[in-house]
Amino acid sequence: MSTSSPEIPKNFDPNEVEDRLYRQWESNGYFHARTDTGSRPFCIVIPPPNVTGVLHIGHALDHGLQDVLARFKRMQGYATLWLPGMDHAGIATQNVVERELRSQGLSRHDLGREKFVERVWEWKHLYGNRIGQQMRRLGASCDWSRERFTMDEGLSRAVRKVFVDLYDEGLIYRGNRIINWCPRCETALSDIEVDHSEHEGRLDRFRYELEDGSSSVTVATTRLETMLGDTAIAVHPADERYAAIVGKWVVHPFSGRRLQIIADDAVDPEFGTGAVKITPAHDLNDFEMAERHGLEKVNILDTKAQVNSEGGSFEGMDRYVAREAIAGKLTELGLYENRSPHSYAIGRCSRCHTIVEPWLSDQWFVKMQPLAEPAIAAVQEHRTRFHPARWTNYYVNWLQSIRDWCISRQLWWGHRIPVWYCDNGHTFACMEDPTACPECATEKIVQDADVLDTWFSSQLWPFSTLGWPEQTEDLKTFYPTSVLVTGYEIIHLWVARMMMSGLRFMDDVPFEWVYVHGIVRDAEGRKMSKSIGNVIDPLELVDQYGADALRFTLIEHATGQDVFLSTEWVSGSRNFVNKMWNAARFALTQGGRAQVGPLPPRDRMELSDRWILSRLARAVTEVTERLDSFEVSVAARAVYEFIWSEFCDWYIEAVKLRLSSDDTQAAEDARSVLVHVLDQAMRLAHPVMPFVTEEIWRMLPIEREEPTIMLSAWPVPEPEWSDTPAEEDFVRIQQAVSALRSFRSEYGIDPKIRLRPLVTSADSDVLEAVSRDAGLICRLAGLDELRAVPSLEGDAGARLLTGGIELLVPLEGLIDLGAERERLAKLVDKANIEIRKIEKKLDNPGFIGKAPQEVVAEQRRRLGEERSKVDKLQVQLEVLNSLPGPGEGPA
RNA sequence: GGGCGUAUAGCUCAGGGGGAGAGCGCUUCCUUGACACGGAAGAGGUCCGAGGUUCAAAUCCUCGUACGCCCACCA
Repeated sequence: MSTSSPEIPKNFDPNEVEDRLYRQWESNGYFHARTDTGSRPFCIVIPPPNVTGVLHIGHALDHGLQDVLARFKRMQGYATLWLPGMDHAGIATQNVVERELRSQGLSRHDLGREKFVERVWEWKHLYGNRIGQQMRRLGASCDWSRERFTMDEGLSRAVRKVFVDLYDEGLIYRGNRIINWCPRCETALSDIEVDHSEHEGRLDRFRYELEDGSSSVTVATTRLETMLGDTAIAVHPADERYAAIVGKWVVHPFSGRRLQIIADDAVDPEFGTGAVKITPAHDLNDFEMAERHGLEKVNILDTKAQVNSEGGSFEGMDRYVAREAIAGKLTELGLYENRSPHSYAIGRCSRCHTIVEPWLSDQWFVKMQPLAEPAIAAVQEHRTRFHPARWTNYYVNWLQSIRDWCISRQLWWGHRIPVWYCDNGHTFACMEDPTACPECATEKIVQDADVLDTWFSSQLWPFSTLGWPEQTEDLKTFYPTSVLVTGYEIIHLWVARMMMSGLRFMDDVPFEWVYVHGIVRDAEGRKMSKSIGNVIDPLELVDQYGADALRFTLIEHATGQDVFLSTEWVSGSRNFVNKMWNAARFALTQGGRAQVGPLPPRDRMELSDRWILSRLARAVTEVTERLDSFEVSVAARAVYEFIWSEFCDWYIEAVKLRLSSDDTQAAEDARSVLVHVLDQAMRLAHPVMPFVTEEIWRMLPIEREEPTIMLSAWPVPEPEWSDTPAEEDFVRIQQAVSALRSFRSEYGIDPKIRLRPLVTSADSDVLEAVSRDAGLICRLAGLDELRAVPSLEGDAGARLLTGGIELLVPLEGLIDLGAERERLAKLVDKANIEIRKIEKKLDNPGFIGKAPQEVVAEQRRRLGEERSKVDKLQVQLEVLNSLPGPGEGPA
């Protein structure tokens, strides 16, 4: 047997291993999902990252979780598909390419629509696959042969069909309404593309004079410039202050327009002056009021939020320049009254953070309520379930208060709206590009210039990626998908919409489960952002610690709460990876490379073998159950506990003795158990740490049914592995060893001094078991010998009590008697506290009567144990007290 | 204005109706043949507060406090 094996390095080197293994996995087609095996399907579609994006730490968590589930189910024999892909990300991508153009002094208008879109495609082909390459570095087991992009031909067909169907049904309509307008991107935005934040602004007050000159009315506004588009003044119907002037008219000081004073319940008499200026083209409330009262809607801003010709002398000014100019002009006219600080929420474009303007324009909308109702019902009927369940309410509440969705965008990059207008005023939507109007046959037709909101295509992702509207094998096999894994921030943006479209077009929910995870933040709990400069690059962590270490760290902390990532954790995980590596190195260098046979029969097994197999059975059950219920962090910890605290700390130490035994059968049996457990442990750890487990697994001297651990069978415990008596016996050994080590440490006894304690137990079976494994205790606790005796006579030794056994360590002048007395007295105190606690419980008749019998029995057992501990300790104290003082200790 | 989450060891966090846990940090010891990215032994918690349910509450319920997050068209 070789004593060292130079070809296995002491430290695991992830950089050497990861790339090599991943390429093998990919080129051997291990990620490829088959539809012809008859196995049960398991499918996850990736939340498609933006094509402009680079992998950030949030992706690492999201993808890590998906990969854990995919690898787990694949090993369990499911036909597993993890489908990757990317989103064309309309505004974001267009912005990136426009920025690039600008650096060359060009705008998209210089190129024209067609050339610009070509340019974006070029960009996509050049840079669009960065995330795919980065995902490979993390070990993502995606089926790259099925990679999809929302602008692919097939997915575009799906988008078109959905639009046309909804249009024909009347669920898509065109309307002149208030939408959120980004003056920088020059496009409409949906409500959820607007981020709201508190803004320290001001409230301006000014006066409108009544037409008849009799009096005036003062209004308050945070957006003074909108007064250019005022078409009425509103007050509350019950407001006494204004009752006399309701129905009268004021005159606009700049345009001369007449504005009527109207009464409407929507006015809050408590706010400002109780009189509101009404600007229907620039405020949603005002718009609705205008609809009720038939008011004129005057749009005063252009697409860049500059004042248009409706603004008279203010034309051409930016909205904020106009605000000050108007304040000045009103002051000149003596109409301006005052201003006060006022904080309120403003909306910003979620892409470029420009303040959005509520703006009246012609846009396309989807009527949401008829789609939302089935989506609510599906979740209430548990056809789709959320984990954790609390997100159910969030989802339902959002859908219940949903408003129509503005889907048109004034962009060039995206799915063009498949609607045409003819010269004779007809409008139609169709699947194939038309050459003439279907109603009047004129060939003078023009397509709508706008494109669709990016989310219009992403909402179809669970079925468009599987081939819909074609009835493909993939679609039949994998829809509905099994789990959608995502952060909670896009439940409303994306999950709800997929539910609605899936139910409408596939007549079934898109996924059985929605597994919602938290956001990765920095160690202080702040969101990572480029402006704070606290962004952690996952690939730097991979370079430094390895992909397995990063994955383990993120999975271990994926408890449903946000993850406050500290890089120190990653180095801890790296240590764990290395620990596994060295456990394997031990098995191979100390055990040899010859193939092991099957597990030895139980009667040839030692206690430690039966113990580790029993613990393995528990670990397998625990990890499997936890993964099945999405408690991935608990599963990861269970793997960690088993491998480090049980297999490495105890089993490897226990087996060393036998591995080098002269008894070749015993040595071979030990090696067999060692390698088998290692094999199973690697499989358990593989979903979380794919690289190191594969590398180790391939080195193991075992018979393999598959060339890769990826496709090896997920562990299922053999019934005979479970062995409670072995666990109980082994716990006693652990306790004895710990007690002896603790004793030695407490007294600072040199590790080189070999102790020779005596051991006994009131239970003869226990004593027999202990003496059978005395050799193991000696090795682990550094003893010369451990002699089993029927009872411990009152010797001048230190008495250690653990579980069911008693140890007596002869003092032999090693320790201070006074110190030993103190130690024992402390133990007595501690035991007495426990005794009182347990007695109190047992004295309670309610406890005896109502608590389960096992619980009562357990308390009685513990009481007995503590009492006998006190008895024995007191006997020992008396012995010590009867001895001569320090310096006169026994020879 | 609504809704949600979290309060457990110095720090970061798991767990969870019946003996308080991990990692990191700290103290002491150990270069013992897998591993110093390691081993051993320790110190360190009225499990936020107050009520309630229960034989039993750190755990379940209610209220409160603190912090955090999300949603929202108050001019």
